[in-house]
Amino acid sequence: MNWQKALTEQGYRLSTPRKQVMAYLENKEKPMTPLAIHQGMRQQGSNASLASVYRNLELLYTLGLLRAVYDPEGNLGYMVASGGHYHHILCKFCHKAVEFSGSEDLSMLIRQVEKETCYDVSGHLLQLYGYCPECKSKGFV
Amino acid sequence: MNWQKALTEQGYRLSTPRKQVMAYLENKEKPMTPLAIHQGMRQQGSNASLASVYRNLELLYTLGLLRAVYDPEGNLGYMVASGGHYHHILCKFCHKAVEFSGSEDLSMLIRQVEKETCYDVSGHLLQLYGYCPECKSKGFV
DNA sequence: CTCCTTATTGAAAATAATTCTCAATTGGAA
DNA sequence: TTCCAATTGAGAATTATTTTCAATAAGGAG
Repeated sequence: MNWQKALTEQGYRLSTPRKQVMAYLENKEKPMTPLAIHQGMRQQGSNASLASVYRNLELLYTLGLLRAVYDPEGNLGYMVASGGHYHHILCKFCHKAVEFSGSEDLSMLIRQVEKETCYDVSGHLLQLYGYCPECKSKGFV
Repeated sequence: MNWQKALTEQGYRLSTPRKQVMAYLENKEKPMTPLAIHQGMRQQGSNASLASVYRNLELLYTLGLLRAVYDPEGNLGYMVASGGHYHHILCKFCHKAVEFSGSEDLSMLIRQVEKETCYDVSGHLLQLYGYCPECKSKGFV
């Protein structure tokens, strides 16, 4: 319930569609596309417009309250930004995603690449794909 | 000129649009979107259709002759797959991209994440963003 | 070199995804 | 309450991608 504070403190209103988007994503464990979010909200009784869903996803993402996650097919979805971790590992079978730590280890790689390429590195996109414990134990993979 | 062999050996024809797509990408140092590729080819006298560009990008990517690269805004582009390296570092200013090695270092991170999350990791998406030597020396950044 | 088969193409329509417009609504400060 | 600006819904507009299908052309056989 911290995102409400973040929004109001920056002068944004707690409009109904805005709250519904966050509420909808809060108990999802897989990245959701704008369309899927809209449909899901509708099923829960919302009458928010698709345009409003897009608008709020953009805002919430810009404010760092949501994270963008690509599924194995390259489709962009959103998840709530829970921890300080920016990276996700995503199940190829059920698409369930969890954040992981370990940016420290990336920094070694980054320093090496900076030396190798003469670029200054200031950001990165990293996602891992694999199979989650549940799908493994159920024999799906 | 190795991609021609790869295509024919797998039973694909060396059609004019197909060759033009590869030729067009071969001397580009930034990832190009399908639309940009089509426009660029037109300027070089090609009359390939946009649909054909899409079709061939998909094929060439599937065969591993092209790599998919996301620019800092998340737009998908393509580059020729030059080495055995699958990752790119991309300049935020001029979008110039180069491949880098160092998957070895990722494997350490991957093992750690597997232990932490109980996922089996079987693939990953990694791109670095920053500023290239040229843009730095020209004072653009 | 010419013929034949079939992969591939161009053009246009169809579909899908995203953004924009604008009058109507509503959150929240006064 | 009242009021004003932020935000919305609805639908049009734009943009990106895929599909359809008759026409073309690549490349093997003769």
